[in-house]
Amino acid sequence: MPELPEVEVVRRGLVNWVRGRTIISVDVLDPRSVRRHLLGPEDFAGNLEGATVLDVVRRGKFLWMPLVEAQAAPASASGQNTQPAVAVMAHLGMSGQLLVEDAAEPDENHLKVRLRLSPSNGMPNELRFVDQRIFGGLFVTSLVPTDDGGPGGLAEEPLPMIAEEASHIARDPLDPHFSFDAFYRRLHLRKTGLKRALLDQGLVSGIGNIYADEALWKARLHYARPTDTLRKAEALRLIEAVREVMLDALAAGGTSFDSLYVNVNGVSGYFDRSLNAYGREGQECKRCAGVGLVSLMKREQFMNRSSYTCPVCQPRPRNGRW
DNA sequence: CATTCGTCCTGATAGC
DNA sequence: TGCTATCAGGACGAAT
Repeated sequence: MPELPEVEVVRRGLVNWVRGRTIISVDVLDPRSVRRHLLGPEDFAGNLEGATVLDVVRRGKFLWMPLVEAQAAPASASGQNTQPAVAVMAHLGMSGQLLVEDAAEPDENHLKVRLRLSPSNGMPNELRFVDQRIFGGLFVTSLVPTDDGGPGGLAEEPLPMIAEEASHIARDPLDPHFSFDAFYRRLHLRKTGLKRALLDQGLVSGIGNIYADEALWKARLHYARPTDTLRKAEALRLIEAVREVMLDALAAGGTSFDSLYVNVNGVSGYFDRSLNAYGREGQECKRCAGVGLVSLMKREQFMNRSSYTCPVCQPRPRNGRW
């Protein structure tokens, strides 16, 4: 399940393989993977073919590659670099992968879209989008100016533009432009549960179900805690916990940047790590065990998904008692 | 306006 | 053995 660290690993890996390369041709093998491109698969392919990839940029879990048309590339006549107008957007959803591979490699079982790239120093010349469950997809989006410092998302050279389809996504807690004060102000105004807020990509981005549970556990907060009762120190503790969990995962997933396969399999990178909360139903809470208490992790349905908590160190809030 | 809910998908697994 | 039911969950648009 790709969350921010997994998507960032993909971005870092991908940029080395595709920056500066031209898309020669496009095969859409399953139109459902481009359903967010409303003008259809042919239009999608037409937008990409002949265009050159300038960069790989991320905002939250959205990843995009700004494109320049081949004709527009020699912009030296004006002495200015042509600003890219469009980008190809990728969202991995639940099971999406972006793989850089040689054309001789057999098609993956769930290969959905193939981009053939211009030859470059013997690098593999296909970028493939593989997606078993089709929650993810590719589509073309326009680029619009940002008000400040670019898209963020740890991009190495942020452009002062953001993909329109990602412009409603908030900055993530690792983004240098993330504002804790702005986050806390908005959080405090909400009338909802804490985990629901954490998963709202318009409030703070990059957090999915697994990291939400891990961060809440680390901060000793319950998922149903009303957001308008959260004190500033608690919110700060939570954001710090999110950062720590994400940085740990990033470090764990960042070992295969130079692999031929861009590692986008969040599961493989993640589940090797020791989880403190997610998936630990019935097992002892690692923190309580350390202080001599016995507390078994609990699994509950919340928002149609599983939430894992320790009943001792993450007590459920009592009505109106905050 | 903010918030919540239903929908999109497939494969692994449990239960009969 | 082979069938069906259940579960996993990110993001969007509809409903409240």
